[in-house]
Amino acid sequence: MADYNHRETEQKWQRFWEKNQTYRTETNSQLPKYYALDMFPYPSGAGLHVGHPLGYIASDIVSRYKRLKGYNVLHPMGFDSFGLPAEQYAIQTGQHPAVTTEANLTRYIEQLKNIGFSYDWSREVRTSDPSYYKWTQWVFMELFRSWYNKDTDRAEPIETLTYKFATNGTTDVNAVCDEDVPAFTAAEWNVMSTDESYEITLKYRLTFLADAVVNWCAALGTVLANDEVKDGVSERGGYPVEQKKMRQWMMRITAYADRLLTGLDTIDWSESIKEQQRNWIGKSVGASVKFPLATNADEFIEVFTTRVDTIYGVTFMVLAPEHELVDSLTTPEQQQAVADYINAAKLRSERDRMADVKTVSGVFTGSYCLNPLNSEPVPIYLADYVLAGYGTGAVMAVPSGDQRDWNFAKHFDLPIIPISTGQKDIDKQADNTKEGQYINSGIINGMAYKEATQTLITWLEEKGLGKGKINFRLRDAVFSRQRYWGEPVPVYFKNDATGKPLPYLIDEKDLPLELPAVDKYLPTETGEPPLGRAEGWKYKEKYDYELSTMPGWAGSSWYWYRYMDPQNPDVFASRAAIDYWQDVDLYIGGTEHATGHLLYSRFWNKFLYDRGYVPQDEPFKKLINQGMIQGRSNFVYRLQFGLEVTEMRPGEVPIPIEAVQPYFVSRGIKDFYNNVDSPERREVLVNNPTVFKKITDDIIAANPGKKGVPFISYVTPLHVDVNIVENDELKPEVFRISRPDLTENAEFISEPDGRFLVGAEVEKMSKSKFNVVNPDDIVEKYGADVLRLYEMFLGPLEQAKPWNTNGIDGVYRFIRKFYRLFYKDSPETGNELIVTDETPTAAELKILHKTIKKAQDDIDAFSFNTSVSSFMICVNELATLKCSKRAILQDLVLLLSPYAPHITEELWAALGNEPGTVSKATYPVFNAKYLVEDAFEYPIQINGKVRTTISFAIDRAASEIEKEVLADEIVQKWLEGKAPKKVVVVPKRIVNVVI
RNA sequence: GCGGGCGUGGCGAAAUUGGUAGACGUGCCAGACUUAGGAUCUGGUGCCGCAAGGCAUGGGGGUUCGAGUCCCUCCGCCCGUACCA
Repeated sequence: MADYNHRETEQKWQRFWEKNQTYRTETNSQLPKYYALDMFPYPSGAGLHVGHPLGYIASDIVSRYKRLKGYNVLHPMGFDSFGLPAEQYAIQTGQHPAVTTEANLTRYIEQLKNIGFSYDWSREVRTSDPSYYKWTQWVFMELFRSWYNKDTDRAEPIETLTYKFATNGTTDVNAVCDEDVPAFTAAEWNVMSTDESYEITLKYRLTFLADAVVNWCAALGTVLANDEVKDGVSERGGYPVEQKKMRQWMMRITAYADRLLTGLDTIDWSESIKEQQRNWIGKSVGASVKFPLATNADEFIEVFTTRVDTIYGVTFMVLAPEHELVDSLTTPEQQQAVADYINAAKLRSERDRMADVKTVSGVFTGSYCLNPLNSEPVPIYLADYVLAGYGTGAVMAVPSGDQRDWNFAKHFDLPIIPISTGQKDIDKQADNTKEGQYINSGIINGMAYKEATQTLITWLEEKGLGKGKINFRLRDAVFSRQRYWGEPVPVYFKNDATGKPLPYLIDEKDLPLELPAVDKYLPTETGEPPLGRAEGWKYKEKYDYELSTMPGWAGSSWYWYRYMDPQNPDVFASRAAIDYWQDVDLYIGGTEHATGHLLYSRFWNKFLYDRGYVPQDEPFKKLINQGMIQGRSNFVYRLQFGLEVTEMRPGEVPIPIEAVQPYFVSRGIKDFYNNVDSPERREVLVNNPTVFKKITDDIIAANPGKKGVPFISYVTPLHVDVNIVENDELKPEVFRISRPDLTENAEFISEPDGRFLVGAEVEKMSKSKFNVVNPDDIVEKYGADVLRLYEMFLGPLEQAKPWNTNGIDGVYRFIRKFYRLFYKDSPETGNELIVTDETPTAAELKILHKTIKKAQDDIDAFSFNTSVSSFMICVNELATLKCSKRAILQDLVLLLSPYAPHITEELWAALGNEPGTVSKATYPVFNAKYLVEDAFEYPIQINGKVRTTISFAIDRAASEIEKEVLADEIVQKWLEGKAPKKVVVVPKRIVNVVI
């Protein structure tokens, strides 16, 4: 029979959509807007695998659904096309990254188009396109031209700052700025030279140059942001990363720390991502306290603590080895010990340090400071458990209240002072309780936690020895990368009167500052970034250009606005477009961007909002994280051989030997071979003439001069390409063709039934594991509609799940079954349309409306897997009723069209609608009357008390009296535990039951 | 350690507010048709039992007429994060 031909149909409609620009979206529309966005991909050389489209399919279904529901939907796609891999490839091959990227892009687009997404491709953006990164550079400039006013709690143009300086000096400036800003009067400001005043503003701007301790990755030749470093090595490539002080462009994301935190409460994101961002921002409320030095009470060590209430329990002080006071605090006697410790700490890599958190290490400096509360001397130690980068790099140690301090105190035999009646067993471990009253605690003795904390902070503030303080873990973002393939930073340097170079923005008319050609993609001989090789930049003859480029996250931190107005040459997006599209209603992407892209995007968005460029404070209203689709790797088991010496002593190891040819063994029997100690196995191996005689003979022949009994010592699993395995069965002939290197002369030992089985394991999908499944192959074999339905059917969208094709035939069958509701095979004409114009029965309408309800509810709840199930049920039931009525099928086509756009477009046209318009139709309206004719809810009283209600439906045909009787029967059955399940309800009367 | 999530048949998984647990799909068993196929269709399929019936949502306890769902507790798995003072 002539089945549905997915290849022909899908290609036909994809061409149609492209030619007719079916999914082109207009901005000037009276319809309500809906913006469904996918995290745009980096076009890697490997192409898409079946995991990538998962989220894209979900957002495409929502987009198509919303269109049918009457929304004007913006559903674009683009590419984050700057990035390290293309540059690494350029270094190796000399090929320009733009060329590599272009080739990858072509393949990505082709693969995406194969799946039938309803993207408006005319809105495609690429971050590496000069017409795009012109605006990335512009945002950088705007940040440079802004400062953060803490009083108004927003970013403002730098002119409002200089106005304040000119009128009142620094007195009423409350800004997020560098630590070392000088105080001055308006009069002083007004007589400063241009250079002098400009230099002061540099300390306030939201992008600024700073000597920062950065993550320097020598192998990549660049610095990395905190979120690009994982476990002490670079996220890309896994190269070692060291801490190094360098002059870098930075962004004051810390100015937004609080708003980034509170904004999380206003958006519909998964709790886990929000929590990750909260931890990353790491707000802690506490106090900073100054401990005067014992030798010089005018100098202090400042600490940050969240538990100022424990201050009377301080018995020592710990500084980070990098702390600036270390040299001056170290006494001559301790000089050597301290130097040794610092050296040892430097040698320990970040990794080692994290690996052994248990070991206590530290060294005494020989100096003391004084507890500001009771003037007790406090010995000062160094230890690398204190981090230079957090707080002040110094902690007040309270061994009775903090486990690390406790461990340290035990190790160095320091006193442990109990400070609260709430503390238990502090000779065994620290107790950080906030319960109880304070003891041994001077001015707070007898108080409880809250009062004590307040009392202490007030006291410290009065004495100028401390204050309440909020500390964040979030650091300012390093914005320079010493790489080629990124946006050039639009800055040049000009010396001031003293010969000091000051950064200036290039003229905005010169944007985009295009990436210049270079002869090599490596640093210059003098160690400058690759851009140092460029010739002929406009300002270059007079001044120095900034040679670093922007980090990968720059281009992706505002891209959703460019889709709104992608070709605009004058602004990043027109006011009209932004006012219409506002923000992203649905954003779908992976969790890996939790503390990178998703945080930086919120930061830039808030900045653009402050400066009045965008109307919403948060860019992504709802975020869904699709789960990763893992690969399911297959393994063949190769026998490994040993030679057991004839008289082997206990404990002696068999000598490994090579067989003349590889032997592969099927999964079901591999354990038999793998069990080295099994005497039966050895028996078989040595004596079984049919299979193993040949092996042993071969081995003996291949190992002349070695005496002993050859045996199979174990089996080694080897990855085998999943694409040549079907249902865990491997055809040896196919394997031979695919991997001649492994299988030359190989023997295969199959199951007793003759099949050769392979093992399987779930792993991340990757080329090296031979478990990559290309969506193109699935599309070719089953069709894009089946791929889309199947990926949705696989399980809940947000859950990680392995790819397996076990169920794909079921979906394939469903598509054909659906098709057969419309067509029957006719020997003369091929397929003959069998749709009739008969009036549907109540039963048929019930099936349809049940499905409409379910499909709507499921899309609204993003549970696409169950809605696919409901389509299957619907088609099965209609097939059983042999229902091919237009009134039913037309609506079913619409319900299915978001999921399976190709076949539904085909059938939509076959039903006599204008070809290519299924996406412009109106979604069927659900009507509950077809589901339940009459519904009742009966509150039940048991022993006189209302316990619950029972709900059920009764056929409309029943009379009022019949309903009463039926209700009684149902209640009776319910009491017997046999009540029918179901449904909906209106309170009507109370049934009294006495038990 | 801390934070987030999860635990249901051979497998992927369903189960609105607590209301016949296992929908749907796979797999397996039986049958029909057959141009013999990995097509199509029908029936069966949580476990024990011939059956009646009993037992079942990681283990234990609780609330309730009723618990996969709510509460307590223990066990296990996944993800994120980590000396953050």
